[in-house]
Amino acid sequence: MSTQNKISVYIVEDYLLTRITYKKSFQNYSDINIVNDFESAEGCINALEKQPVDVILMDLGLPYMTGIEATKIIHRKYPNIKIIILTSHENDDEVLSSLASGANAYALKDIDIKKLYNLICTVNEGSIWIDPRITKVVQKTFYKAEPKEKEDFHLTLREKEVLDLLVQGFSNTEIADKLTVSPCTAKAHVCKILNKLSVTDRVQAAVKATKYDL
Amino acid sequence: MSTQNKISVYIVEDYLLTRITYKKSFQNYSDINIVNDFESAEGCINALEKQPVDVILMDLGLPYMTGIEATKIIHRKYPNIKIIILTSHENDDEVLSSLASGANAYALKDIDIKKLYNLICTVNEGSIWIDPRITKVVQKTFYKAEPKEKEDFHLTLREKEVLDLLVQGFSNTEIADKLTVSPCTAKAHVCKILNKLSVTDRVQAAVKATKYDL
DNA sequence: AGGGCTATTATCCACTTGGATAATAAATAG
DNA sequence: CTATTTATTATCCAAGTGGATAATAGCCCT
Repeated sequence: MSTQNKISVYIVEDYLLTRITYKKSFQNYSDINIVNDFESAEGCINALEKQPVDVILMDLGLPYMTGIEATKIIHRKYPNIKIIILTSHENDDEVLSSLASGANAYALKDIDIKKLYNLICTVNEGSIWIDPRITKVVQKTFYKAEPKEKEDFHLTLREKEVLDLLVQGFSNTEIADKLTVSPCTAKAHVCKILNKLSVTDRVQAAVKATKYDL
Repeated sequence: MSTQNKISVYIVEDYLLTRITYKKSFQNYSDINIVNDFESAEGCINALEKQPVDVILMDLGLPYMTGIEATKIIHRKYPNIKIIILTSHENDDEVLSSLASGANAYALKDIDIKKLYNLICTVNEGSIWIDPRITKVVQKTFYKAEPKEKEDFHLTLREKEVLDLLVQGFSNTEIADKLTVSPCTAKAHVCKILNKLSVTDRVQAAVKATKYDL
């Protein structure tokens, strides 16, 4: 990412004092170069056009555009720029939205400077890092998103086709039309599907198919 | 976690040479104490009963019990033990399963010792860390898991109740029974739900409800 | 060649469904 | 106090649904 030795950094933070504090703190770290700091996301996004950086420290609660929206935009336009969310917000939704927007790290503001320095180095290499205090939400997300052990209901290819149409809300007749078979055939397929999925009606079949991603 | 100064570590890795290499490498790091190493997950799990550690380096491809299963078991039994998956596997499902199992980090084996040392310190504090080469999968997961902007279909409380039963596959009559109202009432609710969700039948309503988590 | 699975088609029947339409009472909001 | 919304009930009707049961043809494997 960085062609020089120094890691170039922008700070986006609406509170002046905080910006100054960070800037001063990093004067002791020779390989961190705080190129500029902004009180709004818009300012930062404009500046990136002329001078991209390696890493951005991004607050969440900003005037006008939020840190999450900004992260989304910057990540889309400059996929190589690493964004560290640096905030006091511990709201679960904000954590997840931030990471979904492409941030590489989520840190709470009381992080000490040495750790923040290490964090900047870490994300500059492309890693993802999550503050100890918010790992639970993140792990819960991983748990929910875990590739399910794809329960196998032994549906045939044809049945999967039918189930797919069923889930889209088509009636047996419509399914038959789409597959150019007789309505009786479609109906027979549906009946077999209901049996195989151990449900008694197509609504439950559709829900089960959606849940298990069949 | 660690009451002493040193971070205590177990290594689980079926290849003897690799274990030896790691052990030797960490002799230079005074605050890392490789307490023991195991060629199988079972050995590690047994040892934990007598002597827990702060951090475990866990391979994935192990004989008998896989690293993922072991991680799941250890994380459940000792939530404070931090597990670093250290493997050559770059398979997306294994990455996600590992993190879902409670691992705090996923690193690829060619990581250099200094970084691995930093990583051990980082996860010992409770952070989550993801290797740069597998961030894409993880970010994609965050993106998919992002709290959807909860499209609002202006369903009334009663309608949500009805929709809930509908999704479970109950017929209008059954819904009416459950809510102790007349079948006509249940039917009227369903009709209104279909209109509000802009769908023409209950299957689509159920699917939409499931997708949008109504 | 024969056994098992799949896809296809079919019929009967009681029950369910969705659309259209509307009336009433209760609660809520302005 | 009045307008709006919600919950309740109802009816008609054409269409769709699910269960049970079964026959036929094609395919793959042994």
